[in-house]
Amino acid sequence: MSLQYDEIVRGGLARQVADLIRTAILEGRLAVDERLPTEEELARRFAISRPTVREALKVLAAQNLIRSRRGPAGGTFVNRPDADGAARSITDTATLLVGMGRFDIDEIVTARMQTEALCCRLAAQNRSDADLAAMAAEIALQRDEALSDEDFCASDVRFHRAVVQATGNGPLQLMMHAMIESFIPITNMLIYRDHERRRTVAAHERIRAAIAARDAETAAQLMRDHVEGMRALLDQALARRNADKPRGGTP
Amino acid sequence: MSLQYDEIVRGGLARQVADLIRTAILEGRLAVDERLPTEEELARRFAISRPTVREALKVLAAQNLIRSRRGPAGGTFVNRPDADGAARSITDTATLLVGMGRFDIDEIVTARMQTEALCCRLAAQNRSDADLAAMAAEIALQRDEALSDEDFCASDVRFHRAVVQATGNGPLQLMMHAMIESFIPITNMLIYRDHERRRTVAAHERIRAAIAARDAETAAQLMRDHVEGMRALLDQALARRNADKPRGGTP
DNA sequence: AAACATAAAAGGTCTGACAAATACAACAAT
DNA sequence: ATTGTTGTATTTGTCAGACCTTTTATGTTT
Repeated sequence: MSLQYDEIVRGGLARQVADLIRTAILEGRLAVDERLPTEEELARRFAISRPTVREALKVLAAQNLIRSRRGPAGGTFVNRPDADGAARSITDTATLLVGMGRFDIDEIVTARMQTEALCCRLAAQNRSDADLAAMAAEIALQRDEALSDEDFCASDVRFHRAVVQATGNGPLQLMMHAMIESFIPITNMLIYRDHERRRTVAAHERIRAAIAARDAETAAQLMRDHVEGMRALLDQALARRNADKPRGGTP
Repeated sequence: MSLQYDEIVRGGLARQVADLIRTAILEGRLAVDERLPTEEELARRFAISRPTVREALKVLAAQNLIRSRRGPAGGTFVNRPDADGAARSITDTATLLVGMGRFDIDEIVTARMQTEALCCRLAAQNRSDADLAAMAAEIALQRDEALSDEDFCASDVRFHRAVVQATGNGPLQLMMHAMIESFIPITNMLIYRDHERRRTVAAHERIRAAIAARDAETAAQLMRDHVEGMRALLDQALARRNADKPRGGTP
């Protein structure tokens, strides 16, 4: 006859309260930028202590759902979910997985090759002049032979992001930025020699030209070839690394 | 002359400590499943109070970096980053953005259409017999006319997930699961009538057959058509909804 | 050997207080 | 009259110490 009122609550008080508030936010019962009651008031309403309220709020703050400020006009406010913050959060998660070696290099390269080719197709359809200019700017930068390896890699990332940006598709940008950024720690293992730099820049320029000409299939094929070339470089780099440290995992 | 020693530390003590521990985990200085000192011990080492330590740990727990257990053999442990947890985290973030109406329905449909077509191609190349069986199982379920709308939608999601699964590509699965799941609240607005259900199931079956036959291009084209059909249904549903509530946003 | 009771360890919570930041009002000086 | 200063109230941030709850190890009893 017991309706199992126990065991339907999972976790401690802090977690329960955090879940309650999170649900309220997600269901729109708490509007964006709305101010929550003070911590003391929350403690009284939930009949728990203030430290427990604070633990709950810290959890929500860690998930970018709320923010807190001190002072008379301070308090706790509901955050507006913004694409940038979400992208950062997703990128962090993906970077962690990649960094811990939960994915094969090979499948990452495949995923990037295919998805970026797709972005090329959409970019060829939807690119604006500003998008083309952004790509051209990075290409110009990459032609500077005095550029450090770090800066070259950074510019490479920005070029690929510019291609994604040119698709004009928000959800796609969200996912692709995470995919590209999470790959950085791995591409940073590469050392681009002059020869490879020239090849890379030439590939970028061909891709930009195809996108400018709205030639979707050529752009996609060029991107596939470009990333496939990176796979070869990565294999060499990994081979060198394994030669140095024969039994090295991915520490 | 002041070297600006202030203002280089952002946030309170709890945040600083959380950042320290997070960095230690991400850099591998704390191994997976390693046990951290007790909260009391941490408080002593950082020269802060236990409540503050707990706030820091709550933040890390919210990010799935650590877990805590009570008891003599309990304590705080470093979590192994798993794909499932990451997928859930990414899905939550994406769902929030979609739910708050930060994306157009149209661009979401486009993104899904293109990326799922891509998955179809890869699935046709890499699918195992188990993958095909999973798709067939959902199709069989969807043929049951007694299925509730809820269950039909759930099975629809599982079918699309099965296609993604068949690509065998981890990073792609991670991104696509988020894309598919975040779309659920929107597809749930649809009410499938018998006619539309039969069309949907027929499309699923054609896609499965093409993947089984390893016919990548046909499978991709079928998926594009299938999702494009959903766009039409969604437009109708949105039109109906706007007719009911002429000035309704996306609450 | 198995079942049960006991104690210790660790996270979870509570209470009450003080510290620090900040908006706003009142006031003083130019 | 405008500007700078000071005070004050409010709210989050931190602290200290205590007690509660859960979990496990240990030892006792049958």
